[in-house]
Amino acid sequence: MISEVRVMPPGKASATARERARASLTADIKQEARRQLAKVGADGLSLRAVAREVGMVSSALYRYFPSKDDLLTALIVDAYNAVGEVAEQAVATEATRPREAWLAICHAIRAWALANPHEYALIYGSPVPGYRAPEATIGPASRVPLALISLLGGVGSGGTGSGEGASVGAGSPEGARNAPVSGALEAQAAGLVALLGDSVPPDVLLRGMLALTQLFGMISFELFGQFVGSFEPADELFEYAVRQMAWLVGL
Amino acid sequence: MISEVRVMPPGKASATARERARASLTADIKQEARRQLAKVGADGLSLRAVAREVGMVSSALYRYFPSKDDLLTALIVDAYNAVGEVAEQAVATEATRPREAWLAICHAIRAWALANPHEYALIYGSPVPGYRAPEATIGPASRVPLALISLLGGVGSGGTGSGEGASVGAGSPEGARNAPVSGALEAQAAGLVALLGDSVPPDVLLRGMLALTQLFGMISFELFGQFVGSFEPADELFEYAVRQMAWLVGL
DNA sequence: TGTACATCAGTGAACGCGCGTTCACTGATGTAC
DNA sequence: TGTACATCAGTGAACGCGCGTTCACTGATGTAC
Repeated sequence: MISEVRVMPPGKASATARERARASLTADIKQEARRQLAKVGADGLSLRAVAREVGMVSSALYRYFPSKDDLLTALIVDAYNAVGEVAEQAVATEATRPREAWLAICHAIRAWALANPHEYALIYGSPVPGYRAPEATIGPASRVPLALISLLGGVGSGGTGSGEGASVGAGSPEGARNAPVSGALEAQAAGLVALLGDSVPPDVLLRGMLALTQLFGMISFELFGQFVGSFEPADELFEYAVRQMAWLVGL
Repeated sequence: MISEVRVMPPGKASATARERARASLTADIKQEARRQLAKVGADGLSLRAVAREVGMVSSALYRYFPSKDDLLTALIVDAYNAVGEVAEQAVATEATRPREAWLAICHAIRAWALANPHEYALIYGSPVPGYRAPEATIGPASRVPLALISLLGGVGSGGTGSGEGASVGAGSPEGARNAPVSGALEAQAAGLVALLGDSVPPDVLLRGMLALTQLFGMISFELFGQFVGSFEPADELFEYAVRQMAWLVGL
């Protein structure tokens, strides 16, 4: 049952038996909750059932999570961190080649989604009604977008496609392949760019958002059954989309 | 309370009072169910609460829908038909100008989604766990994709962008802006094209799918809260994306 | 046009169920001196 | 090293609740002759 070993906080000498037991039971509870998530979905999740499966009485769960919503929040944070880590690792393994990093990040995220469909649905599907995500989720939630943006640092402004078979270089400022950017959008993008430490130009950021929404649109369609009867399996379509996006984004 | 007047089937002389009452109550039930959907989401939907609100005893609902799943199915079918109709109308109003039709369809679908977020979530969000969509939904579900494909009829194969500021015409078969299409994908696409009566070339269909998933990816991100703190409001980003896609698709 | 019978809509009680959360409690683990 | 007290984990019973579905029933609407 025990699946996640507690890592000692570096400052402290050693954890008490109580602390170790608590950490491992907390992990057990979350793991069981994830298992149930996969069976009955986010709002079918039942504290009593989790407690039952974990081998304790339902009221005991309240020593670990003050309410059902808190357990849900923990699962959401974990899920964001899980995809986030997968994405960051994909970027790290191809640190010097942005185009390969982009392909890697896409496939890594898709693979994670296919392996953990209910966790994916939990964070990228319809929000659980009546549940409002607390602040604590926004950090973990931004790991994927940040990983993506990190690989756009070297992309030039104004043009598209330098990869595979591209015949026209980074181009004209009001380039043929760039949709017009309204003043308001420019301002939004500029504000975000400033927040990000000016690591990418605004128009690159915009195309990055396009790629991001395309990526998740594709994965959601596949996972949520919109391709049934058409592009199923979706592996090849995904590969195609990812490459098309790589080009659009300027990789 | 009564909101939907029964339309006579053209063949029959007249409906009995019973038939009229049944039709209008069925509509009332669905409407109330939709209202609840908006409040508590798809799986919080309760037959008893619907019955209560509609002014009947819970068991009476079973004269109209044999089970909760059947009511859900009816709502799903209605939702698909609602977006489908919106999409078809958008295309119809711009029948002769494919590019404008594309812009219209995108804005129409987004407007519908923003106006009916829970119905959108019902059909494009995470599937309701334990619920398996029956055959009856696939017809209505394909109205949007078909509407989209219908406006790609005039798009040439092989190239991109002829709209707004495009400087390079439909181009080279292994064109610069086309990601490679694998054999398997080509076959999938060709199969679908045949099903569709050869109204579009396979590569146009593929780029259409890209546009479709991009469109819904964008709307889902907006509706499901992924833009909180970045591109909110998302109107301008959406406009930008839609234009970028128009170009990519060759409009 | 009127009557006898069949169909259907809606009632109300009941079935068996699981849920989230609270509370007073016992017993084990940790801490201070 | 040993004892006294404080902290925490887990128990079990109870609270009040709403759910989907079935069933035998009454009364209204429709149909055939």
